[in-house]
This record gives sequence, C-alpha cells and structure tokens, in this order.
Amino acid sequence: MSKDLRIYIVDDHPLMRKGMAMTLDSEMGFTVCGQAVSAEDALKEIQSLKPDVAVVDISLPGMSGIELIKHLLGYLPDLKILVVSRHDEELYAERAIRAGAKGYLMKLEAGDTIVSAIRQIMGGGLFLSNKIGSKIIMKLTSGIQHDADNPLGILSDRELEVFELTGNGLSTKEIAERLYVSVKTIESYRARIKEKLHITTANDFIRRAVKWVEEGTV
Amino acid sequence: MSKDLRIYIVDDHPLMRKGMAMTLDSEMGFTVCGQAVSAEDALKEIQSLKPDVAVVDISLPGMSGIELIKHLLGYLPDLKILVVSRHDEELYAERAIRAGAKGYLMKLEAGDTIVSAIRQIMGGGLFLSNKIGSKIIMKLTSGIQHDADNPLGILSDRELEVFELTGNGLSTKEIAERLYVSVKTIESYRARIKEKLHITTANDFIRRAVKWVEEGTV
DNA sequence: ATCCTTGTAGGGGAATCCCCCACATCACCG
DNA sequence: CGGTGATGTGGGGGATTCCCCTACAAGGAT
Repeated sequence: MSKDLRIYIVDDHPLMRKGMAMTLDSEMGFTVCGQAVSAEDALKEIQSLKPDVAVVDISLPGMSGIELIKHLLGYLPDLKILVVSRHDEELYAERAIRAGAKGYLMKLEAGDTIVSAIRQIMGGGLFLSNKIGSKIIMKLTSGIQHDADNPLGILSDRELEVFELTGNGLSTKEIAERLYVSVKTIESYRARIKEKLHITTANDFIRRAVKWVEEGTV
Repeated sequence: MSKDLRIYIVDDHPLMRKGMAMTLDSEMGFTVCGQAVSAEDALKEIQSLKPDVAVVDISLPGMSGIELIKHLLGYLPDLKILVVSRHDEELYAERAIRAGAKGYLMKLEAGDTIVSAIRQIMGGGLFLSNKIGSKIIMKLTSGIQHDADNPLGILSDRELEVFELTGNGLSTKEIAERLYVSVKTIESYRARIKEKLHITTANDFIRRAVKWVEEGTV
C-alpha cells in the first residue's frame, strides 16, 4: 500500500479543527498528522513533521496566516498549503495565493469541498472558491495589479493587517505586541495607510478601519 | 435505558457543525437529532423534532440568532438554548441571555467545554464563558433592568450626543467646539460612557461608537 | 543601475487620554 | 427634610499616542 497523504491543520477554533480533522481523516488515503492553534505552534511542529499538505486559517491570533505561509514555504518549499477563511473577499484570496498558497477555500462552503480542494492542489493545480476564483485568475494572469475600486488593494500585507486589527479595536501598542514589532513600526504603517487612503486624522483612521471590518466598505 | 438527550445544531459553517456534531454525538447520553444552516430552516424543523437542547450560532445569515432564540422559545418554552459565538463581547452574551438562552460559549474555547456547558444548562443552570461570565451575572442578578441592548437607554442625553458625534468621526476637541464646552467636559462624558458600556480603551470606544452609528448595534 | 516599495524603527514635540478630584443642580427616596 | 445619586461642567498632571521626519536594508520594477 502506498503511504497516506499527511495533512497538518492550523486553526484556532477547536470545533473547526475537529470538523476538519474528522472529515479529512475519514477520507481514504488521507491522514491528519498534527494540528496547531497558532502560527507559532505550527511553525515549531511542521518543520519536524514535514507533512504533505497544510490547511491554514488565515485569521489566527498572533502571527497572521499570510505570514505563516511565507515562513513555512521558506523551510518547506514543496509544502502544499490550502487556506481556509471566513472572508469571501477576493482580496484575501489574492494575498494568500501570492504568498504561495495553492488554494483558498471559504469556511462557509467547506464541507466535503475541502477534500476535493486538497486533491486538486495535490494534482498540481490551484483551488479557489467559486465566487472569487474567476476574478482572481483574471487578475493574476492579466498582470493588472491594484484595483481602483478597492482602495485596500493598494495596501501591503502588513499594512492591511494593521488596518484590520485597528478595526477590531486594538490599539497601536496592542498591535505592536501582537505582531512582535516596535510601536514605532506600527506607527509607520499607520502613516502609510493614511497616506494611501487619504485619511487625515487618527479618529477617521479608526472609523474607516471599523467600517471596513464590519461592513467590508471603505 | 433512559432516553438520550436530543440536541439540535444551528450553524452556517459546515465544518463547525461537523465538529460539534462529532463531539456531542460521541458523548454518552447525547444524540444530535438534527442540524440546520439558517434560522429559517431551524424554525421549520425544530417544531416537529422537539429536541431538548438547541445549540445556536448567533451570527447567522438572514435572521439573527437572537431572533431565532425568541421565536423558538415562543413555541417551545422549555427548550434549553446554548449560544455559540465568535464574539467575546459581553454585550452579545447579555443579549443572548436576555433573549432566553441558557448559555453563551465562545467558539474559541469551545472544545469539550461544549459538553460541560450542555450538562450545566440541563441541570438548570446558566453557562457563561469565563471571561465574560462574572460581569454578566452581576448585572443580571442585580436586578438592574436598564436595557443594555440599546445604549440610548442608559446614556444621558449629553452622553449620547457625544457618543454619536464620536461615531461620526469627530474628535474630542471638535465635539467640544461644537457643543461650546471644554475639552475636559467631553473627556468626562467619554469616561462615563465607557464605564456604562463597559468599554476599556479609547480605540474600542471609537469602534463601538462607529458601529452604533453605522449599524445601530453596539 | 537606479528608483520605488516594504518592513522595520528612532527622536521629539504636540495632542490626547486617563485617573482623581470638585462643585452645583435636580430628582428621588426614605 | 436631608441624604444620595445622576448629570453637566470643568481642572491637574502624568502616561500614552499621534504625527512629522529621518533612516536603512532587502527586494522588485524599469
């Protein structure tokens, strides 16, 4: 018999992990070889376990999933990464794929689809949720970069992260601690975001960030 | 043998449902008798199934979980409802309990805790996640019945004015100028509002104000 | 080969926030 | 009637944050 496909799961929701683990483990030829709650834990364990596939939630406490992807691919360039997310914005998917993920699946439509997603990326393909897939592929192949209809498209990964955390109510200091960087660095990001989005005051910065997180509009 | 406890699950995330279902079904004496993706579907099915317990996600597409709770208890006053949520804000928990739920559990800490939560509410108690539980219980048992789902209820006129102006993007200074009072006075209002709404940081204050103005929720 | 972007971070003054305190008014309750 | 609490109004002063400038290495773009 050939060896099972070894899968590692990173998600901070215990029940979600369980759902994934049960779904994948019960699939012929699939074995869940480990799980982690945070990017930090995952990094430690994945290097020794060397799984074939990692299923990663992009919204993690501490280091973001995007960061995790970049780090993981640094050590294990051949690791296939499937991102699961509760966001249906193509922006996230695009960033995930750019960071090196091989698939992007929305949690809402992640029943047995997750199995086909993994099969697809193991076959060498990309997997993208229906709603967003076509748009992304268009963009990735057409070479056109930032979309003017969404000003957030022009924010860098790190900037977007800071913007979101702000929208979730975190202070500059809290964000700095969470991302393990200096407060001064976060202040730099804020300044750049404000410049890019043409925001002038600190209050308005927070207001826009909240609106973005709550309603997806800016 | 005595009959199993029959549990119904309402959650729009397939993998989350699976995680819950596996966890609960494998527990001695528990049986998952049905599942739904939306409040509407749940309403239809629960009336005929008459489960003992319903586990409800408050963030549902369409009708909110809070609405669902109210409707369900209309038909089945004895149904025990456990709310699961990704929010860690006590206001959500408070609203859930007020609507008649017997427990509030954050998804992040919902591993096997969900089992003990259900046992606890079946025993006639309330279950609340640690972080928020004590605060809520204090409030609920103290008999103070100001409606906290509407800040209009507990904020004074002046306080509400400041809250709204903040939500519209004005700074403390700008508000002071508009109301012809000292910045210090506005700072006092902010402090009182924060106390009343259990807000601890400046960022969160702005965030809640924006949410209130934008969506009417807090 | 050079310019731009991104991630990181410090200096230093201006602006805010936050905790403690104060006082007058008005309403409510025993 | 007198205490008690909520409300509207403000100050002092230390702790934080904001904001404008500057810096630099790595990588990408032209």
